[in-house]
Amino acid sequence: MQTRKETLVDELVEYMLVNGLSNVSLRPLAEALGTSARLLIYHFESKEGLLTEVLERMQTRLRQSFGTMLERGSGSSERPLKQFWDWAIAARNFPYLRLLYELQILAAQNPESYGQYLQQNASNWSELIAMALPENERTPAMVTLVGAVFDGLFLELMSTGDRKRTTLAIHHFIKLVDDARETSRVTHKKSAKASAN
Amino acid sequence: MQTRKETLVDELVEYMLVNGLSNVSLRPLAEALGTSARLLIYHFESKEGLLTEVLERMQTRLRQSFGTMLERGSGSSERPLKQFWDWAIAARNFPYLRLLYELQILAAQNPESYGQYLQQNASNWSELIAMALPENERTPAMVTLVGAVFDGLFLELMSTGDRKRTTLAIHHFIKLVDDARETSRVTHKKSAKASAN
DNA sequence: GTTGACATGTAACGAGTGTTACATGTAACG
DNA sequence: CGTTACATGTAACACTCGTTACATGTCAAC
Repeated sequence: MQTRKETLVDELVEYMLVNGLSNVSLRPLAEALGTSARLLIYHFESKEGLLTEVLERMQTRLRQSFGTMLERGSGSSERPLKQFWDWAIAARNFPYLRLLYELQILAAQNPESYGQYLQQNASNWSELIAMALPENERTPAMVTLVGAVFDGLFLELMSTGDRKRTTLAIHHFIKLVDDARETSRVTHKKSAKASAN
Repeated sequence: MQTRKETLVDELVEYMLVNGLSNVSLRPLAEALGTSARLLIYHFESKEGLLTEVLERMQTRLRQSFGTMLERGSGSSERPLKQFWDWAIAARNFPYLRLLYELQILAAQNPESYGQYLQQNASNWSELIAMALPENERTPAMVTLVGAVFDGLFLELMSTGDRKRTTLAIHHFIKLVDDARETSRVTHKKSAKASAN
């Protein structure tokens, strides 16, 4: 059976997925849950403790969702990056990722307030990206680039809401990588570069 | 001669480039300038008016700096994207761009507070990107992708401070586009795709 | 020398913040 | 029934916020 605190965490997650985390304060939070600020402090010791537990819960859920995607998609012919993108923009996952991006930006400008909530997520991501790339393309430059494409397109999606255009752009990137691979393959066999001029 | 208000704006710009804008409040701000909150309200009417003028000044300066880069670089053989990146990460310009990125993220999660300070910058950027691309590549997907690469790498630079790796990544992207262009050119003449398998 | 515009400081107001002191309810166990 | 642990509410404290009321300084113009 779920303890009182756990149901509280669940409700808090719901609230923060909608309202973001840069503006939360205890009284509005408590009112939205139909209770009092006193209760939140009672269960979480402090606002900081509350944020820590809520963000941990969020990341746990996100990891679960990510895991099931990997299971289902492991036999798929879909490109890993495309598969990752579709997962990220799914209605179920999007709000979680949006909030973690907000956290990352806040921490970048304001480490003393938000840095403590950042875990090793960024490094996790580059590991995931690295594993998804063929070995001969697993260079720091390529891993960084793929991560940046994903981050940049996701932030664009956050700002504009334009799912269609951002998805087109990631398809375009995948095609660019394929085409470049092709040129590089040919170039390795014989120097085809000269024929360009 | 500079009016008192103008020198105040200059000092405020300096302060905010260092401290970001999500946490500014009048009293610490005033203390840093050696004056009082009263004075700031007197000259700017309200905190909102102050932010508006400070951000306008920042964007004016950034546009000037961008203009001189275009003049100097117009005869250069450098790729436009590379040129743009070098400009963006230059010590002189980086703090300005960092602050505008912070603004954009804050506005995305909190439009009612920060949306008013956002001008038509995003659309300006995609126009700039579009002009820098050869006409036959000026598709929405490509423009969005290039913008996302730039945004993603800049944010990565903001978070990690790793100039070397992010610059390598943008070089890699430029090379990818070149190689893909090559394949696409060949493919247009005769269907070389089949030989891939 | 007085007037008047601009500039500036001190202190307060009302609202919102996280947190705490104190009281009270509920419900299981002896 | 009484005790005890958990849960919850009300009200306050000390603080910060943007803003304002009121007073004062500076300095040029008439």
